[in-house]
Amino acid sequence: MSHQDLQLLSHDCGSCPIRHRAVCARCDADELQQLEQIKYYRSYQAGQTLIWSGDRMDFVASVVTGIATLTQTMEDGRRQMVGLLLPSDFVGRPGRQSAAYDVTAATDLVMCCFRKKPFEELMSKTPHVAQRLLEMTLDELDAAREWMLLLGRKTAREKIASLLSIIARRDASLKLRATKGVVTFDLPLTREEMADYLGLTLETVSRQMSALKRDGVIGLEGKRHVKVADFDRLLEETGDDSDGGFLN
Amino acid sequence: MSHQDLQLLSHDCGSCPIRHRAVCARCDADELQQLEQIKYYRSYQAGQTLIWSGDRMDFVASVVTGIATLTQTMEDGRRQMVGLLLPSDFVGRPGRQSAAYDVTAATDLVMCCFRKKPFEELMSKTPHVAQRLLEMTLDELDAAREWMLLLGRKTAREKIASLLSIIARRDASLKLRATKGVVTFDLPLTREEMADYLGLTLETVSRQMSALKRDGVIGLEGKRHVKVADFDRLLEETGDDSDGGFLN
DNA sequence: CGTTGGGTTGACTTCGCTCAAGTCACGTGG
DNA sequence: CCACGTGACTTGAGCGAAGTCAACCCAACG
Repeated sequence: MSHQDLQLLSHDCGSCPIRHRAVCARCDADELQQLEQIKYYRSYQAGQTLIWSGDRMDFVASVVTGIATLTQTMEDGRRQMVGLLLPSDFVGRPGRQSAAYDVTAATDLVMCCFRKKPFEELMSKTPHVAQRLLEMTLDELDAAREWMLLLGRKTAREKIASLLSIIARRDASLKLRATKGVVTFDLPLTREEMADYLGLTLETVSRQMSALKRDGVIGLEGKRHVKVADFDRLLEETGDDSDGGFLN
Repeated sequence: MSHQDLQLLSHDCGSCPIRHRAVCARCDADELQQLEQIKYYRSYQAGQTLIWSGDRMDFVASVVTGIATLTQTMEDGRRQMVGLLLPSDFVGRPGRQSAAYDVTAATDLVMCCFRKKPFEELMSKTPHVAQRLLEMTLDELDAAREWMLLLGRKTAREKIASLLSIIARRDASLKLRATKGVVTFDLPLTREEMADYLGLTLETVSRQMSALKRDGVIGLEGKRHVKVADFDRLLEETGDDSDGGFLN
């Protein structure tokens, strides 16, 4: 890890863009101050692998800006993405000393890191961090289960449509735009990363992207910029229940 | 829900078989007593669906004995299992009012249920339940990610071998037998349930079971009883890293 | 202006799915 | 006891969706 990667200037938590969504969301002023003590920022460039599976981990972290991926690799090289981390998502597991997955920057990335030991102590002493982490972990588990349905039972076309709608939705939620009318967004993933997400080959991803374009479901400007004229049409292609039953 | 299904006699938590592994594992005497106040047992027969996705849920619960499954179903009937719940596993999500998945008894089943409202209050007032639930949820998330690798990248044969080794391992951990020498166990799932777990059809499951038998990896007595002479051989067939790197 | 990395497309193969028939163990009623 | 139905499972034949291998495009970059 070179020194250029370290940004030692910590921003004030009060002005943090993920303040209200990250592990620290429920913290009071006092807890926040304790977190300030043990936090530091780190930046990575797109493509960089921050953590290798099996590495000793002496910190946990939140994604501040950018996108990271969690992947598992088999000996023969087959790869499966098992997590897509967006701003406010949490990396690392309190109480575990080595990483279980590779963590890679899909885009340029800024992380807010906490030294693990003091973070664990803080967690055991004050309830708000642990409470929030539980919520976030339960959300991730739900997302993982949706993902399992996708991997186990959806066709290639449905997989692509699902991924596009997931990215569109999250993109909208970051930018607070409604998903009505024409939706446009940039793919933060290469075709190969999309394939690793979906349990496909990159050729199949490419073919199905072309097919969705040919059928007028999506428009493509360049390889990465996607235009969705009729979002409901895209949703139909996902195979999911049309009345996207959002529970709580 | 008929009256025969209710077993109103609560056992003492002290003699509970899952006392040291369930959400209540970290509880002190006082917390345990509070839990006793709000708990009740319920039994179900194999095949019964306890909860339908979308149902209002006024309780959360632990599996005491038996096995339950979580499944998702698409409109056209495609099904994917997304959770396999063993004794001590937790069902339901505090803070959510409706179920996200179908929950079905794979075998006869006894659940220790807690009324949701008081359980949530207990969670917010005392730390030990929430702490334990966080641990358990993180474990489930790890399991879900293994499962995603299986669904996305493994061959049918590897999927079957993986499932068999998972069941063998868990069976051993319940019975405290070492996984050395000849391992034998009963499949708690039908071929169709195995298929729903693995993202396959039941025909493919059946064919691959026959193939593993033909190749001497497993022995079958009847349809459900499995005999594994060489467990390492089975592990090779899973496609996983041979040095089953168990982290913590 | 050649190289490189990401992406597309085509030809062919193959693994797992579909559809269909058949086996086996078990229970039930005549 | 036997005939019958039933449900879980097995096996075969044929097919098709996605994988493999290979050629090619194109934009960026040194």
